[in-house]
This record gives sequence, structure tokens and C-alpha cells, in this order.
Amino acid sequence: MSIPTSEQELLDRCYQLAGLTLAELAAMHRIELPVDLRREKGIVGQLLEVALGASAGSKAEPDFPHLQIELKTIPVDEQGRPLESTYVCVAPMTGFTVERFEDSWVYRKLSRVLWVPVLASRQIPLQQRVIGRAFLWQPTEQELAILRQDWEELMELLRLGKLSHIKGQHGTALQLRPKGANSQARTNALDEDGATVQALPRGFYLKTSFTSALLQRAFG
DNA sequence: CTCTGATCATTA
DNA sequence: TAATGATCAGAG
Repeated sequence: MSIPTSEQELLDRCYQLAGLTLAELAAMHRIELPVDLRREKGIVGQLLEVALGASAGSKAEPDFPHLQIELKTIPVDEQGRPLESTYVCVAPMTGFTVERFEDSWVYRKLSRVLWVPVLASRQIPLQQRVIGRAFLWQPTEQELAILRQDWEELMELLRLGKLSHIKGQHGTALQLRPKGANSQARTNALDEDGATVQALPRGFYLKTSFTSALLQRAFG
């Protein structure tokens, strides 16, 4: 699929996808769906990337760089509530050169997000899960203030090397959680003395309470 | 090895 | 049963 040249073209493509099952969308793109997501957790997101013409790959930039739009599929239940938290980006654990929230990856990724809900209750087989109505979201001033406050709090933990203090419970909207191959994964980090040590890599995630609220705002 | 796409699965 | 910590596959 070609890269969408405008926001409207991207949204139009989304509207074409609404109501399709994942099996139907996969067939359209000659992609084989696994039976379940246990071994391919990211396949739904990758399928939507292909269908919408996102620049594939693992580059640390928005899915549609020219539109400054990040694509996020979000699993929801029958009431439109998110079933999972949402990964945002890896958390820096060393080399803290970014001081302003506006220069952070969190801000850049979340400044414009195209949310694509997928009805994905556990009892629904992957093939039968249905794509919902996508919507473009920009954080409100209030949401932005919360994100900024969380980011500053969480970055403080990382900057001061309080690695053992890190819990998923920190933050109102954002949280810090493991992000790696497994619990043995290691990356450079700072300890409380400012020395470089090996630590579990973390990522920023959006809590479901936050994404639930913005989904409700979009759908009522 | 890191970052992308995330969800799984055990715990509290 | 929600939340936290653990985990999987592919790209660059």
C-alpha cells in the first residue's frame, strides 16, 4: 500500500477498514494470521501498518513522518474500553540530554495519534476480531499537562538512578514498565551514584484509565 | 543489540 | 479481575 499523502486520505483509508474482520483484512494483503497472538503479539499492528501504508520497520519515528501521525491499534471490549495498556516508546536510561517535555519522544509520539480500535475480547478468535472506527487524537491541554507531569516524575526516577524504586504504579497517565525480550534483558542505565550499570530496559506506556477516557470522548 | 509492533500470564 | 511484570517476533 502506498504512503497516504494527506491526513484526509489516511482517514478515508481507515473508514474503509472499519467493520472488516482481521481475517478479511489479512486476506486482502495476502498475510497469514496466526491462530492466536501468543507468539506474534504485534501482528495486528503490523497488519494495520501495511493496510494503511505506514512506513514499516522499527525506526524510532512516527508511523507517518510527513503527517506527524503515530498509528496505534488498541484492543477494546464490547463497551469500547481498552483491554491493554499502550506502549509509547523506550525510556532513556542514560545520557539525559533532553530536558524539555516538548523535545521528548513521549511528546513527539503522542502529539497526534491515529487510534484504531479492534474489538478483541479474549474469547473472540483472532480471525473474527473486528476493526472499529478509527479517530485522530490530539491531547487536550489538560491531558498534555498530565502527560508532562508524569514524564517529569518518571524521568526523575531514571535520571537519579532510582531503578529499584520504579513501579508501574508511578504516574497518572504514563507508567514505566519492562520493555525487552525478557526479564534477563539488560541495557545501560545510571545508578544512584551516577555510575553506569546494567539494568532491565523500560518503556513508557499509557495506562488504560487514560486511554479509556480518550476513547470515551471519541465515541461517547 | 535496540526499537518496532504489542499481548500474555501471574499476582495481588 | 485489574494491574504489573514478563515475554514474543521482525526489522535495521
